[in-house]
Amino acid sequence: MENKLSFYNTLTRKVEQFIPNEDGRVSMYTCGPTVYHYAHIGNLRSYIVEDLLEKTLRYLGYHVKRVMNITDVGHLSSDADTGEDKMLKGAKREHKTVLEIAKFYTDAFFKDCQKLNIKKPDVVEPATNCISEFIHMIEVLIEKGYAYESGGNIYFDTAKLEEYYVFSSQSEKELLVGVRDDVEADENKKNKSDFVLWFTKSKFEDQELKWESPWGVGYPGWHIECSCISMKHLGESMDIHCGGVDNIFPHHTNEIAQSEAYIGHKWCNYWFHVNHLNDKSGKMSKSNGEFLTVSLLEAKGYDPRAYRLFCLQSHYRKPLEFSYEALDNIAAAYDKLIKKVGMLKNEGEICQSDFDSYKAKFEAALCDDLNSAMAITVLYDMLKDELSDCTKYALAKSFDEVLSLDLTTAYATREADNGVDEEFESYILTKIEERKAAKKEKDFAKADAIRNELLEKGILLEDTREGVKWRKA
RNA sequence: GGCGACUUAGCCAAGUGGUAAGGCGUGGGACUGCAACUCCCUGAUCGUCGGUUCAAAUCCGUCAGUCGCCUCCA
Repeated sequence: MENKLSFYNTLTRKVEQFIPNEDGRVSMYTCGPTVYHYAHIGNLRSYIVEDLLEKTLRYLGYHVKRVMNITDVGHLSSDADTGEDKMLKGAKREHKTVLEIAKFYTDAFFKDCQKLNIKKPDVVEPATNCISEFIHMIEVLIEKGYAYESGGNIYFDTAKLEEYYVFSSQSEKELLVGVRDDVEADENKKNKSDFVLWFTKSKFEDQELKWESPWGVGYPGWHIECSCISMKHLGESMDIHCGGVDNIFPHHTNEIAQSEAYIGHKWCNYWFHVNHLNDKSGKMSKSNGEFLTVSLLEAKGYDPRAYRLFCLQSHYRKPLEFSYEALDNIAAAYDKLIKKVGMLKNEGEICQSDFDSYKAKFEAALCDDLNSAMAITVLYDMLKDELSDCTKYALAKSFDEVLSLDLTTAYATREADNGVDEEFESYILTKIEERKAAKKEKDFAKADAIRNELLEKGILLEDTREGVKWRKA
């Protein structure tokens, strides 16, 4: 098939035409969440954009197989032996077991994804499911001379590689690892850039999850899981590996090191990275500033899909700054947009040439390094154009396969779900009738009084062209 | 200290050599008993200073500001 899509490949530092290994088929891997806490909306920006990439590929006609891991073990807050395990930290915080924590936050993650219309990947695999695969890969790495034992742990020997810093233009001499003050050196490492494949000696003895291994009872390092899980489901070559920009180093760098050392050839051709969501003070994180979750946005009255639109109207490679002012902006835009689409009458015959022409424009925007902002402009242009309602409706529905904003259904769903009980609803309807009568009598004082009375009870009346409508204020 | 990114109207944001998309908001208008909704109209010469070019937001350099990475992070 025709390969029209181009996007930025971190490996070559260029926007490149995407050509999969196998014509028409795409294997795609996403670094999933570490399930020790709720995801914040910054984490979710990556998953929204990766969802956009996956859906764009499908829209263009590719068959996509997408795999995501769930990190439920081995993710330390530092790669040295001193860091605390994130999962354990979460378990202590909530007085639960690590497995309970993992299950709870995995479920929470996918609930958030669902609210943001992020499709669940075809394969979702927790790290703890694949311990035997990890052990096998480490054994092979030791056998091939890429890994060594030191101080009870197994390390990857980065000095054995011709090129380790594959994503960086800096020379290795320039890149002084560990220059940051808060990084503690691990004395067991031969080289500063070496990383742990398997822990048996840990400074925290109460690690809950441990497994037998040829090197003693212990647990895997963080990086090994993505290499193993991707190969388990996608084989020894894959097309696209995704993640947030912060994964470029060390996580993805280490994945490439161990994977290509293991298989002995090029592993993944395209590396797709999403930039961060920031707030005024910088990168959003769980420990810095307000902990913004999907549920928090909902509690404040925002539709999660408005946040999706917020992400889509910016470019994935640009930092995006979050503010409530910006979110208010986009929430208003989203409400107007779904109303506009929701009012279209889906009747009559679609004009195929109009349909094809706008669909081509929409695809062209996405194929140009996933320019979703431009794709949304195509949507607005299309809605403003002199097309038949049903053609517009069909186009909106088609675009929504990628945008996933529930364009054609959200308005009707909101109208139907007014969130009040039957008794209150019949009361409202009675009042509306009373007001209608008052208006007919030109008794506007009474009509306004009724409207105000309902407003005090949290109900807003509007005289639209389609008749009187009411909603929660 | 090293490396990198970004800087476009009140806000978000597209645009990668030919004289600034789109959205939200604002203001004005139509409609409406009023309000809301809806519709129409409405705004910037692109951080600074230089350079290249017939032509630059777009290329090069400079300065400034913001942010990121350099073994926790999506």
